[in-house]
Amino acid sequence: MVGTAATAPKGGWGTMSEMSERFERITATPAYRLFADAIESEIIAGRLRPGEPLGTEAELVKQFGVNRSTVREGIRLLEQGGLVHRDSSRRLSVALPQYHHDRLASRMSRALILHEVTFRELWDAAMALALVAIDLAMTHATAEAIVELDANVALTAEAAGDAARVAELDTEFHRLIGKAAHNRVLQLALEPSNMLIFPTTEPILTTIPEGTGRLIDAHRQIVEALCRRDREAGRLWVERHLRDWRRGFERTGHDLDQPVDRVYMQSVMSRL
Amino acid sequence: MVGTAATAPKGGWGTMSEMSERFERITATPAYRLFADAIESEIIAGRLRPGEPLGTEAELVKQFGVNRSTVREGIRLLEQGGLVHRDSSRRLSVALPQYHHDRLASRMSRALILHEVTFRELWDAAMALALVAIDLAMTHATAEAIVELDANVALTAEAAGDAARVAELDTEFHRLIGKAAHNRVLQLALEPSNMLIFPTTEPILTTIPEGTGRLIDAHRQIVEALCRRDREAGRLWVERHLRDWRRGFERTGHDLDQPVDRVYMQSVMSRL
DNA sequence: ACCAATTTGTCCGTATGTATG
DNA sequence: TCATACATACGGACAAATTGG
Repeated sequence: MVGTAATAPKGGWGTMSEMSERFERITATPAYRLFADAIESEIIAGRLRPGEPLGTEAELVKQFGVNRSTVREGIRLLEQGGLVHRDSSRRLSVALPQYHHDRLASRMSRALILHEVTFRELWDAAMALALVAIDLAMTHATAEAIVELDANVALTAEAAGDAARVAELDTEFHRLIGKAAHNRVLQLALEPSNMLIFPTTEPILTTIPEGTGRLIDAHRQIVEALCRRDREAGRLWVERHLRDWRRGFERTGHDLDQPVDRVYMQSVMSRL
Repeated sequence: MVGTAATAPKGGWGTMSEMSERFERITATPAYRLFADAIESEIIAGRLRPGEPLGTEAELVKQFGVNRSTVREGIRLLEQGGLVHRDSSRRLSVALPQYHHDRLASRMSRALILHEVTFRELWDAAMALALVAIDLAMTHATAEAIVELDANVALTAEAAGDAARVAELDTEFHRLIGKAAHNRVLQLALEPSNMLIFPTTEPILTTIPEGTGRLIDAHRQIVEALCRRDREAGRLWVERHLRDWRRGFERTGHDLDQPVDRVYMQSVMSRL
């Protein structure tokens, strides 16, 4: 049961409606939130496991003793939080929140955009984080991870004429470096800078097509360094690659100290 | 207007109910989501600015031509996303999502917990990120930032007997280092590792009280290094500090390769 | 500090399209 | 194919809390 909901009378029951019987502490938090919190606790505690069905709305209504609308509002919270997910048939099931490809990375990026972070901040962080990533990848990269990176480089070489596709593969490349580091905390930390920086590669490469060759070369060198476990070469090429991006960004008439553009990024993010 | 919602008939209107007049493309996305997306777009595009009131539910019902329940479900999405916020009087207003102190950091941490990241992953990432942070702080720290850090160290010294308080201040210390780096992308990246690692300081210090002195000393040395812009000393003491945590963690009988504990972390996170 | 109007939280009943068996 | 179950959406209602005179 959610709070004192089960004993509530027909019409709305609010903060002070329980005083008659005892000094039950006031509610203050709405029922839909109590409901969502209850489900969330079950999930985090592991009593509800990812993939398990959550039951129908009608069942939840009965179990928690609240109205359908209340349940639905609570479900929206869980849904947006990534803890609950509707499969093909719109049935509810417990999901484990994916930080990539999913909403979480978008939320982080959006927060940064709304806070008007500058490209300089973004670049500083991206550089530092990319160096951390390549460093960890040097010690933890598996053969499969390197194969994935290789495949990405090959695809990029094929798509050399298509700036949009190259930019997309570039973003993916840096995500794969994070994956190769086999550290999910770092992966999560990388997402926002990757999501915000590398999509700008498209307009840059459209203006400066020569850049594509340098990009592909840098990616190739990074993968080779990873293959040889050559720390120094890895760091060197990552630095060079990101400096290239910065030079391209400035050469296309942008200012590093301008905030990340809302409208452009909106289109990038909605593409997901 | 949300999609074709305004022209919808009384009862539910679904995928195929528009065929009579024209081949308007099917909706597929529910109205509450269309509504939320519409508001979200307005906010990201900057046409709705943080702090602005969003209007009452009744007004939104009229403007979008949907039912109040639909509006309320959409509001839950925006609310959980941190884009909309109810002030003291429960009125809706546009908010800018705070990545610290707010839900976003919790969401990230929760995702990591549910993915059962190990303390080793956490520690590897925390170490690398802390070194990045101290490095950026060396170049960007202002006098105010150092004052804040100093105050934190002083408070920690006062609270030396209280393990819980020290752990809390320790978490805050590392947050302040991120703040001193003046890079919000990095701050965001630091949040999950800070939120998950440093609360474990409490049980460690409870078991090994002698650790408190080393912790305070390390913090003090880090601040002094920052004051002198001594990069090497800064890195050295950050490394030492984190190695101390690790040693304490292992000495209290924990295994670095165990996943971050769900139940303990749940209590830590709900404390916010 | 009281009262009236507004607004939110919650509940009820119903209709419709769709997925499942 | 058809029947049933379920999610989506609608309308209307009332209690409690907040606001403004």
